[in-house]
Amino acid sequence: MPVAKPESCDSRVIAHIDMDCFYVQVEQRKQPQLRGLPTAVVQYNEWKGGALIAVSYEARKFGVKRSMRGEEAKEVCPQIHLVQVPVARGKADLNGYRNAGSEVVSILARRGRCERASIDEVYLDLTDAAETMLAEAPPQHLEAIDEEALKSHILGLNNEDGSDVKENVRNWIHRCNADHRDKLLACGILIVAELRMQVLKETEFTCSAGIAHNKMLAKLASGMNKPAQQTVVPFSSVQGLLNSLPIRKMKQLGGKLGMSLQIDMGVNTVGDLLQFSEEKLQERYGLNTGTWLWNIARGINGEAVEGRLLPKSHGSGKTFPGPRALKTVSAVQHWLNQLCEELSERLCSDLDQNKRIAHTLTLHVRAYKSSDSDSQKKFPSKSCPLRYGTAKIQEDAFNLFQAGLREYIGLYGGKSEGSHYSGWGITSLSVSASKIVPIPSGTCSIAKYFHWQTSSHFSSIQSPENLRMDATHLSPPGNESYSEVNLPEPKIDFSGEESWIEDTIPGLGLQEQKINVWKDEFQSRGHSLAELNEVEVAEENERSSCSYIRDQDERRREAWSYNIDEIDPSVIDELPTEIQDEIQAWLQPRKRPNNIVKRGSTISHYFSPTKKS
DNA sequence: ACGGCTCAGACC
DNA sequence: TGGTCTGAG
Repeated sequence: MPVAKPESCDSRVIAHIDMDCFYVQVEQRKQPQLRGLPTAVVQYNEWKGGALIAVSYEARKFGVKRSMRGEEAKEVCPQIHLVQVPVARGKADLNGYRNAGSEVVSILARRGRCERASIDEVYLDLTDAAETMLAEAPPQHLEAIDEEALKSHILGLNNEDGSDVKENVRNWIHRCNADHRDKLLACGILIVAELRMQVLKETEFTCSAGIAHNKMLAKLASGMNKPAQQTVVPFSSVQGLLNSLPIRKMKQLGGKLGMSLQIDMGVNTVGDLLQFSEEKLQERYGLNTGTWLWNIARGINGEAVEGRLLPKSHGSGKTFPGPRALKTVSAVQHWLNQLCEELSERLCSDLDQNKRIAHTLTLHVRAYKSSDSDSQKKFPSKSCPLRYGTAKIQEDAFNLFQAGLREYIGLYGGKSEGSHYSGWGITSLSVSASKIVPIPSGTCSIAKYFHWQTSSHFSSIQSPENLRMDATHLSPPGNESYSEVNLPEPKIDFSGEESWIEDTIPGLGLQEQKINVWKDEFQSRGHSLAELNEVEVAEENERSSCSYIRDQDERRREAWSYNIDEIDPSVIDELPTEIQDEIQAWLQPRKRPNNIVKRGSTISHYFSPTKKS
């Protein structure tokens, strides 16, 4: 739900930069022969030609649209070039696009506060740059205005018949009788034009931009003239723009809220909102949203541009629609392992490149239960402290899954069905890492950071009883050990930076106490805690997370050495052939299912929290 | 129960 | 808090 924020400054200059069909541009840079041709990026080519996720403007002229199938696109535009999104570990790999987005951000951040809004969009606060320009080199005194700036669209600037459009723009920029706010926007035009040219020069990507006094209007404007153009919203044209703007075009109003405004309140355009008092809107939609709506009807939007160049979370997910739904814990575990591998890799890059550490691991699952009435019951999301290292992330994610599954199955586990699967299917899995904080470089935030470390470094302890093929075998609620996933972590109270770490702390595991002793030792030798954290993380990282080759081997061994032995072969025979094949592949070169002998004693070794490597 | 895969933010 | 929901591209 949107929330109202007071306007911080009477007249800001905000730009919204939107890359044009970004994924297509990234692919065209890789394959320059595709430039200028109708092109689309598709994922999962095997079914009906895959789904389009980005479409070039040349292809759009033929009526090709996003969310079309590759085959449909070929029908309306036979000459279209379809490029597949890269696949890694059986899923779409968007890293190339993420990295390309970062290239752009690093250029755009040069002139002012920059907020990465998505993989291909950023907001810029150019107020300072514009004020500076106005003071030192105001546009009025510039005889030559850049050609790119002259191509800007200025909302509300009426082009009289026969008049030269560029000349009108030049005049608008040069106007010296304009009020301060428009003069600032004029500076914004020049700055953004320059930035866009810089992006093109350094990355070969084109983008479109909106320039206005707040984020909402800038965002609105950037989409009005694409591709490779920029649009300005002078203060005087705001109300005219909003009055006729369909309510759903407004950011945040494209969903249920916008629909409710339309259906319940008869609001069809943003201007229609003006007839309602702030109180009325608050009464219907709550204080925050009500005020927010009242403001946007008037073109007021105080949201600040956050100075943030990096994402706040990383996620890796995959859907398993319809018949492809996962029906065994083993299949789930296989895919969780893939997703966690990707996540771990990205966390590693983030650590290397940005010196940041994530502290929370979350698992999201979508599932259906065919059995009974509560089939629409949601599979609960679960989270736990994030431990670095691919194998650890995989282990923790799997534990989260089991905890969720037990809740999901609830009391209707259908115990009578024996080893048969009990009627659930997983249609979507995703793991994400959040609470990402920079490794402190100075001493100021050590205490806080250290608190994080101690509460996240060691977490769930698993027992072998949890690792079963079938959910019907899950132990009954109450005495199962994976509830420990959600147990509160022991925390150390730091009263300040000089806080001392005790040698022995009640409630801490042996391992944690050992570490704390080690930390003391380290500190007593004159090192700062910040240094220690870096060392610790670096070591952990080097050992298990970033050495992919060795790690992979190790992980396979680990992941499968405990529960293959527990698979009932009769269960495998009843699975869909696709999954059977998968399992057969995993089992090799281990035993064939027929030869499986019950033998579960090595499990505790693999899940011991003291396990190293 | 095909629109996949990500992200952010608000609410309680 | 953690978990759910909404909304965006």
